[in-house]
Amino acid sequence: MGREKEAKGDAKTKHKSTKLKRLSDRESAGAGEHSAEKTTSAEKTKSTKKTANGKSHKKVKTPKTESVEAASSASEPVKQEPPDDDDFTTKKKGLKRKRIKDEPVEGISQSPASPTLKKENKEHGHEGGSDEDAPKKKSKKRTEKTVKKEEGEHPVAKKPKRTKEEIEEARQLKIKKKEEEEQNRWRWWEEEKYEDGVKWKFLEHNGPYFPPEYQPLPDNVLFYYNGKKVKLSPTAEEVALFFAQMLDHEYTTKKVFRENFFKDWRKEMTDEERTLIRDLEKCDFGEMHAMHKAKVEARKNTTKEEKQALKEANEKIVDEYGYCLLDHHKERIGNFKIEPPGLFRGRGEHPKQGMLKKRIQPEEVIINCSKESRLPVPPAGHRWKEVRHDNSVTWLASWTENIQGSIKYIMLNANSKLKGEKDWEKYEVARKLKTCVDDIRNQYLRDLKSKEMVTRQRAVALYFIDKLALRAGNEKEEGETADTVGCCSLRIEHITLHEQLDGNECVVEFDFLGKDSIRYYNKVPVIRKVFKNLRLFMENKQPGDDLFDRLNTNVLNKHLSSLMAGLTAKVFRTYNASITLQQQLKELTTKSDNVAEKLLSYNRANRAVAILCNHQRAPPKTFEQSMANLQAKIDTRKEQLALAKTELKQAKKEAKNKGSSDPKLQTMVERKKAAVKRCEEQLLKMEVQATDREENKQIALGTSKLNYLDPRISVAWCKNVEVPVEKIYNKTQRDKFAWAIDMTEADFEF
DNA sequence: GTAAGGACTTAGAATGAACATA
DNA sequence: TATGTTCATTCTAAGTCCTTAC
Repeated sequence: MGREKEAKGDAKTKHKSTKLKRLSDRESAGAGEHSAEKTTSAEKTKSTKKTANGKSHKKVKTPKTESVEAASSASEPVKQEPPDDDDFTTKKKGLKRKRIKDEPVEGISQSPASPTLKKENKEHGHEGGSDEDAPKKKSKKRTEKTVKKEEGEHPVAKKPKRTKEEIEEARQLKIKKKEEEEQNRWRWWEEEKYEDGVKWKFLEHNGPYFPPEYQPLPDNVLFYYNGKKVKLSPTAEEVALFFAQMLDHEYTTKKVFRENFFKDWRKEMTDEERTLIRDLEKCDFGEMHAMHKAKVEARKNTTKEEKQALKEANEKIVDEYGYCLLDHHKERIGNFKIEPPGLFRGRGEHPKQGMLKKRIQPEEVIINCSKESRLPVPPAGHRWKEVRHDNSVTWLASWTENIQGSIKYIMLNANSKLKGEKDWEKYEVARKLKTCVDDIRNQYLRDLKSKEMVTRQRAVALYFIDKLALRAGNEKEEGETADTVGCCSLRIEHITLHEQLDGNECVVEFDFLGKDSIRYYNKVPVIRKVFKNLRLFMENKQPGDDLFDRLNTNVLNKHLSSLMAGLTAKVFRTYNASITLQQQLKELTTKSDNVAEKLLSYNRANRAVAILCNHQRAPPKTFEQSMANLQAKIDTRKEQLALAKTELKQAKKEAKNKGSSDPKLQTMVERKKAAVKRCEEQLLKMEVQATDREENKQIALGTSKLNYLDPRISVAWCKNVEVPVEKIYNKTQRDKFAWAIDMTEADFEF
């Protein structure tokens, strides 16, 4: 990235000790007059970044809303105000990356698993209900939809219409299935918790699923170097294919990606290949790319039978590897597949993008299960790296990946006990914060005047974390990952101070790349004490220097845990997200609204949180078109409504003229009234949908819904305003939040 | 006290399936 | 039936925070 090349210096050293020592001599001094100069320099650096870092062809995340801070009062620093959605949606533009499909999974080369797991599952009665596997779920879903269709909306052509009895029967079956599912669910939340540190007492599984071995290309698909045919060795060919498959993707145009790929590819070549292939520019992957595209196309055009066969093969894999037995309950595994080899796709300007992510062998995999369980069998001719029996952790298998050297885990699905319990605990900690948040806020406001620099920095950082829901911001190793920051790792170049801006005083302008290289841009009026402190922290520093040079997440979290057990920086995000949802729902919902309007309110409340947490998404590619289509439908419906109204008027007139005794005319009036009403309802529904979609254009609601919003708030809201919970949570979400759906009453308060 | 390692959560993109419309 | 659109699921990178080793 261009920015850090300019700004990088010793000042940007990441390690804590250095960071703390480095600026020890800067402690003194009040707000200096250099700050204006510094700001200018920071600004300059920033603008260089914007043009030079290549963001224009990446995930371009344009300015985020200013609504959150604009609405909040500088004198009430910690109050979360409702954001102005319209403001947000009109401000952002974005380009979505082109996507490319990965190599199709062909064939299954797995050792047959022992039947013990399945047998045990049956014995424990968990093969049905909530334990159905994904494909089964899908087929069930389709049945529901078909039933719905057949219940009278649009009969499918040529299909014989079912009788009322059959429809009723299907409905009963559906209800029965749902009840069964409910009965079979493991209600772990009603059981006693294990002692601290114990995650399970019995764990059995079949090990991870390995991706199929590489199948060499047919002889008619060739690679050319410098215009000449070259038959690559299988290993070199496999890596070349990874690149060829990505040719439509923007990644392959990036210098870093190309260089990393080429370097790693050459390592996989034979001596002879390495001598010959020296320049990526001279490589022609055209035929390999074409073959890949043809495969994708062919997959799209598979017949029903082929699709069915593929589905069944997949189901078999899920049945065998997708579940485990945890304390004798069948639980779904979240990611039971070993990650296949490929080229590393780091986000943002990742220095390691394009590197070869190697194929994982069983010899690299550690298995974790019960001593007394049936051990998973490694694929034929292989063995595990290690089998251990550690019930203080939740993972089933792990391996070390070669890009960052970090450990990857096979873990349970979000609907499992282990994940659910932790989730519940997380929200309980956030609720506990509610009871002491006022004291904590008062304390950090007092700390803004502390004599100690570290305390002041901590206070300002906390102010940001609390008010803006910033992430903690751990230190990162330079050159290992994309240059992104959070609160504690903010640098001078990331903020600009404005005495006056847009009619506000003491405005801080933030502009930095956060997690996943998503841009955070915000202009926030702050209280004067914070503003003055920031000016102090920025004195005599370069754009690449740390803003909080005395602070890191460790120091911050230690302080927080002394204020409340279990309190860390992250808890503020959960707390503020959940409390915002609760407040917004209260504010926005009217009991007399219809369901569509209530759902719009829910989505708006959800959106307020997503904006607060800066959860952005690239606008859907087809957004404009689909909005235009919806508008056209609205216009048509409006015309229909006008017509229906005229007809009603006419009918009323006729009924009046001929006297109200004519029952036929009265029926006609009633019918026309109903038609008008129906039209109006449909129109309203569409208009609500259009508003919702427009407001949602660039905001991802899913992340906050899944990770930050206490589900009990939503469930209680559903109960209070009589909205079926199915309207806000799909099947997967209902499974994940089963504990909350089951235990929450309408009077729940976060 | 600090760096490194480990375990876990959070995140958006990619992919696939279902559904709607022409 | 083909094609476009939406929604759900999968994938795995990138965070947080705690523990361990020195």
